[in-house]
Amino acid sequence: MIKKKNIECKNCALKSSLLFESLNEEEYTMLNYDKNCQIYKRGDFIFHEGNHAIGFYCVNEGIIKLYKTGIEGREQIITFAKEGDIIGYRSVLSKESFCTTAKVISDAYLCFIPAQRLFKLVESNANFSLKLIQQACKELEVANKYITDIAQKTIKERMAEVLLKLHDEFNVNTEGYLNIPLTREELANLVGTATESVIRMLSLFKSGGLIELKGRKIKILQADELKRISEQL
Amino acid sequence: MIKKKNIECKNCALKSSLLFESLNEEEYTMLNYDKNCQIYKRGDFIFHEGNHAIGFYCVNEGIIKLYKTGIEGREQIITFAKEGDIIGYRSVLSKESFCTTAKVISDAYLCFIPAQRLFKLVESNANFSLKLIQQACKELEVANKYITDIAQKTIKERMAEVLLKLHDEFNVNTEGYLNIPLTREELANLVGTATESVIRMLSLFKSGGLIELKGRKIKILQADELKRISEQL
DNA sequence: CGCGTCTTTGAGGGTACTCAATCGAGGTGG
DNA sequence: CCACCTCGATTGAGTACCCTCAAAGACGCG
Repeated sequence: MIKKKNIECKNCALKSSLLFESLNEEEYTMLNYDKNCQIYKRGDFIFHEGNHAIGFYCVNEGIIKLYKTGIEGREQIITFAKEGDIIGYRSVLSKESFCTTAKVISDAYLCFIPAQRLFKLVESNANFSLKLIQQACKELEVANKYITDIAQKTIKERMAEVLLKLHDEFNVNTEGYLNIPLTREELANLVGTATESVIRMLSLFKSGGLIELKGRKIKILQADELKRISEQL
Repeated sequence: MIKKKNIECKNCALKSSLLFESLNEEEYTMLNYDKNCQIYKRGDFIFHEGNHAIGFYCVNEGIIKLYKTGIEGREQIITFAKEGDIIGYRSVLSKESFCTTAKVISDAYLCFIPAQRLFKLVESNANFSLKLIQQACKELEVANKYITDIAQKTIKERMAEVLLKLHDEFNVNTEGYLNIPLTREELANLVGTATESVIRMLSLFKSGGLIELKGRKIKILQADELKRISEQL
């Protein structure tokens, strides 16, 4: 984990997707003073489930996966975090240990902000609090949708949905491939199935002309058809 | 829905599980002034998924189920709310429509509080904001656990887990039966399976001496064994 | 007592999992 | 440069789990 010169929060292009935009001059200064930014490589851990949360992280660059470890060490990916997202804040605020593990998928640059600073911001800035609550509520809504999907949909439907979700969230590169490199196993841990099932579904979609595969790279060819499948029509 | 004389929030024994305890005299007065309390009967709806959220509810008495409606109208129960819980606040804060439907399981008494009041409290009382964020974060943690369970555990394991969870949350009456009346279908919608599968699991547990059944009433006889099953040991 | 609703049981089948073997790509060392 | 190794991806076979459908039984209510 290499350390890198901190970017001024005030000048950060992201401002964490507008979460921090309501901060005043002094709050920016303090946030900037307390933080600690680092470069992480694919495979690096940001934090581990069960560990004590002494602060949270703001993602400036890269992709992080957040997962829970279930039975026999099987990972269940809960969500991804990318530039502008903050992670670990929940565990800080609820004063409990991290309930997920955060691991780097694409090389990343993250700023660590100690717990105390977060509490102070909540205390001093009502607008910030509101944004934070709204963030948590949004995540909760997504989680509830996820629960319903996993409980009610087939693997095929969920696979189609996941591909579309990845497209929405990470878009495609110049060649048209999804901008997130996932192993088949990671896809399986996201959909909530076995690796082999993911492979079978992908090759089914491929043979149907819905997607194109090139190693780990996935190109969506017929989004409308995937959508139809994901909604079991 | 019968209207009932409002209880003074300040004198409410619950104070919503300490969420409102940080309010000052004036805030209590305003909260009290704005609210509107009603009695609801089993089967009544509190709010519907998709409807616009103009306020939230504080449960004074009774049990509410919160569910999402999935494919072909199948319900997925997300959680229950009981005395001291607040419901619908997420949709109010994220300014979106309700993402679940709330329906009464056991006759209830709820106080409705308009959205504006909630926003004002968040704005004026940092301590209240923090409590609210913590509440959302707790719920998020539970939801993430739920996702992992549904994705990785078998019906049998989840069934055992649900029974223990219900015991934790609602305890038992004087006869030792779980204090929540659920139909087999509701149990299925909670576990995320078919009604018939729930029945088979219950009768399996019964024949193994783990539980006792009397209509809808369930008595847990061997919690330790259920725990072992739920953890796939 | 009759009706409707909920519950229970059985049979059959499909989905998706596990296990095992093969294939392929990337990296390493001789 | 190529053999080798390892890890991930793929494919196939067999099977377990759990769903669906159908029918009968139990319970509560008017």
